[in-house]
Amino acid sequence: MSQKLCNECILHTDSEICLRNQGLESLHNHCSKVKFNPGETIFKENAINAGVVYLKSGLVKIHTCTQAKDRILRLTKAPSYLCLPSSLGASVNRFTATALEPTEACFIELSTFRQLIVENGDFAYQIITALSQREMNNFHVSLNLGQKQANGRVADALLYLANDIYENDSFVIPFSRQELGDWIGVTRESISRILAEFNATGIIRQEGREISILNKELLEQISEKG
DNA sequence: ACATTAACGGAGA
DNA sequence: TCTCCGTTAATGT
Repeated sequence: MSQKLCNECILHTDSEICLRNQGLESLHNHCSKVKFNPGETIFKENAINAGVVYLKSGLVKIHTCTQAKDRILRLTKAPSYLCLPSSLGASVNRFTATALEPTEACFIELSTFRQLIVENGDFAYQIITALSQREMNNFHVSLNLGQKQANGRVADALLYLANDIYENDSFVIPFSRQELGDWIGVTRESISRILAEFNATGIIRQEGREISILNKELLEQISEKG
């Protein structure tokens, strides 16, 4: 991996920042790229932090496996930093990250990342902006789970996958019904029932894990009304 | 309105 | 074979 590639992708940057990082040892000496297949764990909760992880490509779930029940907190799509609050805020991972699709991840030494933040205000600003957006997204998720009924949550999840993850109204759900339930707090039986209901009323077309949203307006209404 | 439980067939290891 | 997955139906809160 060349330094130019790192600067373009990890720093999201322009030549200005590159110039300011002349003093920094080339980034690729502090960075390694790893490929993961679906189902492979990128980092595990209760393990010592391996540093900061940047997602170059792919899709990952952040989840926690304590007390026998899996709980999915969020999906993270590349390009993005993977669960920074867990990496920066604690010496031990508080969550597990598992690839859902073929994924490339770059591991960056924490000291290197810290140096980039300290020396590049605009890079730091980008990070803060990204964290702020996630915070707002968390509010939405909280509202979704707190005051919506199951069909509203399922509708929300489908809209999220279509709008934010795949940017297409037809997509393949990247995990099982069980995991979908773990994500939005609904049992897998209810997921089955609700998807079958949506399918029967013509809101979606469902075939296994393949989903096509046919009536987006109605789906949005269901999501709003809960 | 949902969860829970049970039961079934199918897929995959 | 055993285990996970998706689905349906009956029953309980």
